[in-house]
Amino acid sequence: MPKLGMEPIRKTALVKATILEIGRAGSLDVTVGQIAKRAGMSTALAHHYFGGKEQIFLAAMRHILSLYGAEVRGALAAAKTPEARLEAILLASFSATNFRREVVSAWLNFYVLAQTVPGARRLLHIYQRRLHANLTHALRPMLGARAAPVARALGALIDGVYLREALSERPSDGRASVAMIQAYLAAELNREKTTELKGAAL
Amino acid sequence: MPKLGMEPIRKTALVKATILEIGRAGSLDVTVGQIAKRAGMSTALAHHYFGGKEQIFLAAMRHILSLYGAEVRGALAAAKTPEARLEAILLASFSATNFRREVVSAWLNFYVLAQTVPGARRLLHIYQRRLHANLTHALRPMLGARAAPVARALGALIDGVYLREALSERPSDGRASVAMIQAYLAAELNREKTTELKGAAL
DNA sequence: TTTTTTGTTGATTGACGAGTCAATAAACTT
DNA sequence: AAGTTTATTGACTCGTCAATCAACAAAAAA
Repeated sequence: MPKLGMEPIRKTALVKATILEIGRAGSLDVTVGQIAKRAGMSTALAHHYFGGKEQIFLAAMRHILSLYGAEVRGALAAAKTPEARLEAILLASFSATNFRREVVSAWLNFYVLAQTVPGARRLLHIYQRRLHANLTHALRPMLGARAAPVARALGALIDGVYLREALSERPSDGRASVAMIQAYLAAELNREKTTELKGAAL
Repeated sequence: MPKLGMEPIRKTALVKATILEIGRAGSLDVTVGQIAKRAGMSTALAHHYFGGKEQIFLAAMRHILSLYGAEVRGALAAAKTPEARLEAILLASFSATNFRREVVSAWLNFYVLAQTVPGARRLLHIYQRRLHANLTHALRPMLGARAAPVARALGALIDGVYLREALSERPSDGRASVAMIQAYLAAELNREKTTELKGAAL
């Protein structure tokens, strides 16, 4: 019963199934058979469309990344002030989506993959650069030249907080994480004011 | 030629070989055969002493953790002021040791393992709690009651910076990381002063 | 209508790997 | 000396899995 134009349908089905299976296994120890079964087709077809396991994983990584990117863009679109922009990035980064089992698993395993698979490493750097650009853009009006270094620290802080939250025994929703990071930012902003105050005090 | 008392020798040889193999593979996709071969024995012996692959991995994780713990304790012993204590923790956390291929691989894969293997998760939480305790202890004299929340953020920041540094294309030595984190701390300490200044300004 | 392209799978290949076991041997105990 | 514990391995079992292939079916092109 071959209907034509199946390729994109099959491919997205495989990508989604891959992410779900990675979540179920908690690792990349997932067989093409399991993926294909969940996607409702034979293993041969999975190989037909993707050519191999690694390419399926890379496609899954791209998918996760593009989901996150869309979430950030969506939140960012509605934000007008720099503060709102920052909050939008944080809320998108710590949304419930990103704490779903499969998504956490995908991210952790992508870090592992990024060590050895050049394609995976490239994707990870794309994510990091995009985050850095978004943060710098939001911080510039508040911090001027100091925006870039603060954005670098902030990016690392986001990753670190996510890592801990994702692996904590009782994961709270992301609000506590967002608040914690905003507190850090408050300290950084405070610096500017301190300089002014010191000037006024003299 | 069975000399007695081989058990501890064989076990540590296996643990070290495991870590090296994980570094070589970049993942836990490592066979007992490879580990045993590198450790200079048969696979049967590896199974004899550890009972299974998972227990070998857990022993390796324990080993990495104890190495890190020793490094921190060593650095901490020589530190007398709170500031020195903090710097000791940072220097130990970003020492060259922790950026060796095998060590990075081990950490990344242990994060993955911690999702599904209870023993691994427990070990990870031991690490996190110990780090938090060390940080809180060092921060208390400077920050008083605010030591705990700042220590939580600082712990996450350390993990996040390590993650990025470990996966960056040209890894610098840890000095830049340490400096970045100290800058964050400076902002936090600044807060206290700001409060005082504000009081004085009124 | 023949041919080509696209979709699809069951069956197979070829390889690898975790864990077990029986057997061998040295050292220690009684 | 006989028996027990510890060390050690080669060979084997049983299972899995990625990748390939031949073959079938339907739609589109010629």
